[in-house]
Amino acid sequence: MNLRQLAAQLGLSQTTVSRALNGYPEVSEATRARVRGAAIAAGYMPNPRARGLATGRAMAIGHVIPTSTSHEMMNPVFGDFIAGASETYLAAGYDMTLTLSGDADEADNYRRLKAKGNVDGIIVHGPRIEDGRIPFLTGLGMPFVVHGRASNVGVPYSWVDMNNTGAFRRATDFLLDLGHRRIALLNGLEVMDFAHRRRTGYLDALQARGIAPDPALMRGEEMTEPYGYRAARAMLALDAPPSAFLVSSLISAIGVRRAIEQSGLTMGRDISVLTHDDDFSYLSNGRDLPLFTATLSPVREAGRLAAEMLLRRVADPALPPETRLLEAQLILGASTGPAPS
Amino acid sequence: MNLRQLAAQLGLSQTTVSRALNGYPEVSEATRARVRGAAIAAGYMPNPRARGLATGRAMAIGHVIPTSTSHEMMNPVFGDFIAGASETYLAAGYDMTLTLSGDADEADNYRRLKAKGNVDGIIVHGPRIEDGRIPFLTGLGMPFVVHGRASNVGVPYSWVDMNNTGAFRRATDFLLDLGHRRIALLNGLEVMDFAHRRRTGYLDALQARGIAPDPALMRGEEMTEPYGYRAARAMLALDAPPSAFLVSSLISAIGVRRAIEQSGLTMGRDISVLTHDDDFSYLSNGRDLPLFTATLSPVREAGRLAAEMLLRRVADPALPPETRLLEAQLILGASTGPAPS
DNA sequence: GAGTCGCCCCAAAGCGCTTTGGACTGAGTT
DNA sequence: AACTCAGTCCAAAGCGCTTTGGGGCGACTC
Repeated sequence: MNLRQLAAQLGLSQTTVSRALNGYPEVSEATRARVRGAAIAAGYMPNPRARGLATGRAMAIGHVIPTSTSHEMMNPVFGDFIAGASETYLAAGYDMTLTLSGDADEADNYRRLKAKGNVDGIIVHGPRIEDGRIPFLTGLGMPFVVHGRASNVGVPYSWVDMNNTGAFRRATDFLLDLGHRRIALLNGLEVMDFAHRRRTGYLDALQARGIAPDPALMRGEEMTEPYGYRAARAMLALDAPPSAFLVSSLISAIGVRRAIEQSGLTMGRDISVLTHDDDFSYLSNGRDLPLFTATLSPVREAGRLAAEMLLRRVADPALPPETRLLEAQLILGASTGPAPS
Repeated sequence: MNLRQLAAQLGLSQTTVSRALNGYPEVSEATRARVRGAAIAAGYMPNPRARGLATGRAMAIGHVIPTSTSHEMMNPVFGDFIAGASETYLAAGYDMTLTLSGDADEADNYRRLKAKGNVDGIIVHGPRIEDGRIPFLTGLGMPFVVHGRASNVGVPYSWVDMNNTGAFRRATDFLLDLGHRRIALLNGLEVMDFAHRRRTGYLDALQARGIAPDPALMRGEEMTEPYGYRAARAMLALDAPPSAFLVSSLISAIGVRRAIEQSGLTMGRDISVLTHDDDFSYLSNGRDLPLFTATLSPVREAGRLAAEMLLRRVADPALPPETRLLEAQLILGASTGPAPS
């Protein structure tokens, strides 16, 4: 069933039917009602390709996910982020298309997306420090919003991010207040901007108390469970082991915990662990009784906000860049305690 | 840059340029080379909407993900599955679109997808027992492949699944061979077909040894970490606690482990744990030294296979349904041992 | 009663591509 | 010399929609 058939069936022109359906004022409410009725009765849906051709709009948003920065890893943040974004798209009648990109052809991917023209805007995932994609996309002239930020990018751009520096400064302060002096940082890959910022927050807090950071206590890798395990295991075996771990992901924190317990120590008593928690739907830290003390920042919410922001920019590309900084909450759990003396 | 401009620039007709680019034999190889050269020089990409309008094909595959069967949970399997599928799509020039559906409007979602016509085929995620979507989609006449299966569906259909029944029968047998008699099953939601099959495998194995299943040792919920924790905790507090846990997901198994250790027991010695492992990229069970004994079935591989199968069906919708059953490997880890006497 | 103005509606021109149905060569056949 | 035929190319229709630029008509003004 297409427009022409529907129009014929109603004894109206295609123009009128189209206008009735799209809410134009040139059509009487009576006709509009009649048209609407017939449309749903016939199960009519306008063909989005034809509509897109005519309007120049695709009614779709593209998400480009680097298949992680180094390996074959699928970023676990991604699932919940798009779950949030998708609510927004659904309400606005937008579709969502996915492109996984294996790093190499990054810029090319975006160029192709633009040339094909089947998305109206792009969400950029996993920004790195000085991420070249951002000036590139600005030059491309396609609306985009970054989930996260990139440092040292000359141009202004739109982003939704959490306050990584602030959260990790506060988390480190919290551990320092508990008397910890040797605090390990198990960060994400530090080419990733969020990891870079977290490290900055951590270093700031140490410096403010005059504590020199120990390179042996700082790592930055992809935030898997095994990474947390191995790193913690190695650090606990040092001559001067840390008394606390600051971890960038709940997933890695689970590995840290495994290492701690395997060493015959008790988390929260012998060794403290404070982790960032992206609030994945399947990996709750416990609502009533959180296992880990954590900096909490729901990634799903970030997805919703980023999608809304992008849709605004698609509607009016001339809008000045918009930014949104989310503050993480510091949630008290059972994994932290005073430094043992 | 569009076809017309490119044709004008080359002094050829649109027809010829189109045919040259699409590999039709009616054009000389010399012209074809010239056209190709000009196209890439100009950065020309055919507009997929226009092409879709003309051909009736969308060159896109739709993935419909029920936002879990009950809650707001995003299925963690999904990320790695599409990472696998996306390789296939990329190579074939297909795009991937995502629709998260909140259960309620399931059928409607598919109908809309069909009516809009911007996908050529659909991957169905998270099939439930007697899933109504399957006969519905068969009726719709849109190619689809199910990731998983649905029991008691009258019609034949295409699927890629792992042998859930076999894997859990074997896993249960393995635990029985170690002398365990009270084996708990922490399953996924049992309206989900995969969970139903796993339970069948578990019950089969028990029955074969004449052991009556104990309802107090069987649960089926969404496979989060807290679920594993709470369920294990409750069961360990029973008068007759289990000596082994059979768990449907590594994520929940992590929770089980937490409960075991919190009870002052040692996993692998006092209590055995055997889990299914979907081989998420961020949650490795350890390659060299697996923590958990597990039935392993890479979900990424399943994604690739399902996508390939779907693309075949899109190319030739008359193809008889195709199915692919993957066997899980049983990986020995440190989490299992003989039943304590 | 002529002119003006809203209100409804329509015909037709695109949007950028593919594909049908030829047309025009020059070489090979008879 | 007329005919066929493969090899190249083209004009134009059509995919299903939106949107421009009117057109008709009753209700107001003056």
